[in-house]
Amino acid sequence: MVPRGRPRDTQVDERVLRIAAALLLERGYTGLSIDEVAEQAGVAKTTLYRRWPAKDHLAVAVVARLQADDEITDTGDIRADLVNYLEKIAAGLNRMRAAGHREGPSAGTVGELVAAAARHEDIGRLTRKQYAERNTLALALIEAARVRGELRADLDAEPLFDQLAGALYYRVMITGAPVDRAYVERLVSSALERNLTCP
Amino acid sequence: MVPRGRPRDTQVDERVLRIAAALLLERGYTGLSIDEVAEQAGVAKTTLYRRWPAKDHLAVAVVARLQADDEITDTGDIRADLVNYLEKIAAGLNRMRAAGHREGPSAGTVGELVAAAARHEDIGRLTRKQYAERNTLALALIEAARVRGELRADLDAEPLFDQLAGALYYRVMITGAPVDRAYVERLVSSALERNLTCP
DNA sequence: CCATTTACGAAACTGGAGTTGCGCAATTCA
DNA sequence: TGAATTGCGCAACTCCAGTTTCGTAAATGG
Repeated sequence: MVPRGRPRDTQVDERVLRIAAALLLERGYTGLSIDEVAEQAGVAKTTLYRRWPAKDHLAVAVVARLQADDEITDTGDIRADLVNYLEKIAAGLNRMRAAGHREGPSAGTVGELVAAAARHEDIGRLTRKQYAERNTLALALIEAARVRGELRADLDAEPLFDQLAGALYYRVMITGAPVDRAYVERLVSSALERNLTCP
Repeated sequence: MVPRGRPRDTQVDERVLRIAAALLLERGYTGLSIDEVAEQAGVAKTTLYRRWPAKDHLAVAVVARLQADDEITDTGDIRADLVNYLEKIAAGLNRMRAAGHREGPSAGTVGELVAAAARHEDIGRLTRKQYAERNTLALALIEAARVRGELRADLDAEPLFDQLAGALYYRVMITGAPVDRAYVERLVSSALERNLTCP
């Protein structure tokens, strides 16, 4: 069925998301101003609010788009695959800067996004679903490694991935400690090497 | 040295913190309104702002007070000690409810607190210091267990505690999965039992 | 062509955090 | 006692995210 009234300007979505992403990454969550996005995109605020009912929705849409290319791959080497995937998550976390702290931690923006998901039930459902999918894929990766004998037969996969992903978020948001490649490898070693089957 | 002018009403701090804690736990971060706290405490807003320069500072002070009695103890049984301590952390995380979601996750408030710490450099310094202390104590606990032979000699303690604490925060904030006693025990088992020295 | 439907833009409005100015109260020091 | 200092309450103010209203534009269907 063909939609009735005046069609939406399809260029607006793309342009707004691009501008919003730039603002979010450069200046953090509070630096993402609806007025400024509207002005830079050359549209009225109402046009933005028709597409995203609140600033929170726009911000989440921006982040979802940035995360879209975080792929998980199974090469048969569980250690390398985990390091690779956790690196992508870490890179995503490190990309966001807090407003006025270009060198600083991305903690603020990540925290704001968590808060946004809690403020709006629809965002919460959406993001939880996305993270559930990610979780399912990661658990399948671990499970496959367990089945083919790379990991202990009685391994409990769920808390294992919670620990890996959680350690990254914990450092970024809570302790402010760096999350670089060296740490990711150390983390995977700590969590995994002693889970490997013994020769 | 004796302070000069009119002394502060010491009852105000106590009363405000109690009221603010009730509001924060019941209605979440956004439900914590400065105007409402001032009204319920029977003081003017300026009196609050003289003590806490922003709502963020007040909220952080409330949480710090709630966490003050999270003690870490070393009984010589590393597994029990970790379960015990992580239970306290989990209880603190579970106490906070998001505004309008009494049954819901505490994710929102925790996220707001993270964001608050990022917004103000002074809060960030303070909370990072507090978490660094907590981290030091936990690492000492693990280290002691390692030295006395409960844990593997070549254990890397830092990522281990990141994993344990991180898994709790990750579930509360990101996936929304429950964090109850059963999970904490499962988590410690997953992270620790295979770190124990072999007989 | 004309009624209907939906999109758009401009501007005014709302609500809450945070700020400021001012008069008064309480305390110290000379 | 009196000047200086600091706390308090009241009220008006700024600022900005978000909302609402209304007039206009672009499309469809009869």
